[in-house]
Amino acid sequence: MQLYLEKLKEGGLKLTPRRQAIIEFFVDGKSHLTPEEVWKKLKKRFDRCGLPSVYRNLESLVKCGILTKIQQFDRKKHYGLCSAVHGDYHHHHITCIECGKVDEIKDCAIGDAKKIKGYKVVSHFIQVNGICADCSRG
Amino acid sequence: MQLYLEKLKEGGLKLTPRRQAIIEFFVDGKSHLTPEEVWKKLKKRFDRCGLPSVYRNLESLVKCGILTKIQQFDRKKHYGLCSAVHGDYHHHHITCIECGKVDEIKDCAIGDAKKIKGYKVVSHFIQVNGICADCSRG
DNA sequence: CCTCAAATAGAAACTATTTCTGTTTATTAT
DNA sequence: ATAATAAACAGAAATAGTTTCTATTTGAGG
Repeated sequence: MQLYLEKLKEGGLKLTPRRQAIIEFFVDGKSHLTPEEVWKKLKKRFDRCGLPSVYRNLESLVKCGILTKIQQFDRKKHYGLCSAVHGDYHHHHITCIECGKVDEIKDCAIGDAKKIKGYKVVSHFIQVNGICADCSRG
Repeated sequence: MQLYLEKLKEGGLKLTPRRQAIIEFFVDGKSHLTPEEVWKKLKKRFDRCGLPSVYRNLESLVKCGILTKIQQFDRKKHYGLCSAVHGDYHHHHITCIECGKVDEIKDCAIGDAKKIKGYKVVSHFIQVNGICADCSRG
């Protein structure tokens, strides 16, 4: 947790109670959350809190490297704790479709390929969906 | 073109003028399009045409294997002609961020991996964005 | 403690998508 | 050909997720 708060400061972001709470949700839950889910949790702790702040905060936390965006096939945004917070290495994510847990995948076929099929590769995105060991047992 | 019309029939879908037109847009343009872009093109040919039909048709065309969804990082849906229309083999897509052209990638690191990191792999998605040879030259 | 930029709430706007209802149209079987 | 019928359709309206705006509050540095 302390690590994340330092990351916040490094990114020039203030340490507000709401931001701390949001980070805690991700640290404790070890899962990915949508802005609305974050908002619901936040409302339990704070009498007054607005959804727009949640959106802004999630984006800020992505920018300073604490969270990562997870692309799903619905219209909602998804965010997860970036487990690569200790170093900025290349990785992707595997998400449990049952419980929402997010893990990282270090092996990447695209890696630092500069060219594929004549294309100059600019960016790439890999998302794996599965069922984690815990949920499989259940 | 004929190939696609057969695919439509195979999928149990009617051969309507609007569907033919939509397929043509993709075949001729060789690029990915959003529902709204398709709608704009459609309106030039048909006096009356509704956006909801466009959405429905694009989804139908995905289901019968003519189009494929392309995940971008905006809120819009993107569709592209599935170049694997001749066979239903496993592949992903590379998209030119300049002109929107879509090519397929046959090599896939995830492939038919059953397990990754203890997760039972259910599905995966790879999207590569780049600049194609034509656009690089320009 | 004072200042001030950053963060915030709440309302309202916006945008992409979906749902609904009644009408039209392409296919299939006569 | 033509009638029957299930699918496709238009257009209006609703919805959902996100963003913008404005005025107020708050945290961090002096």
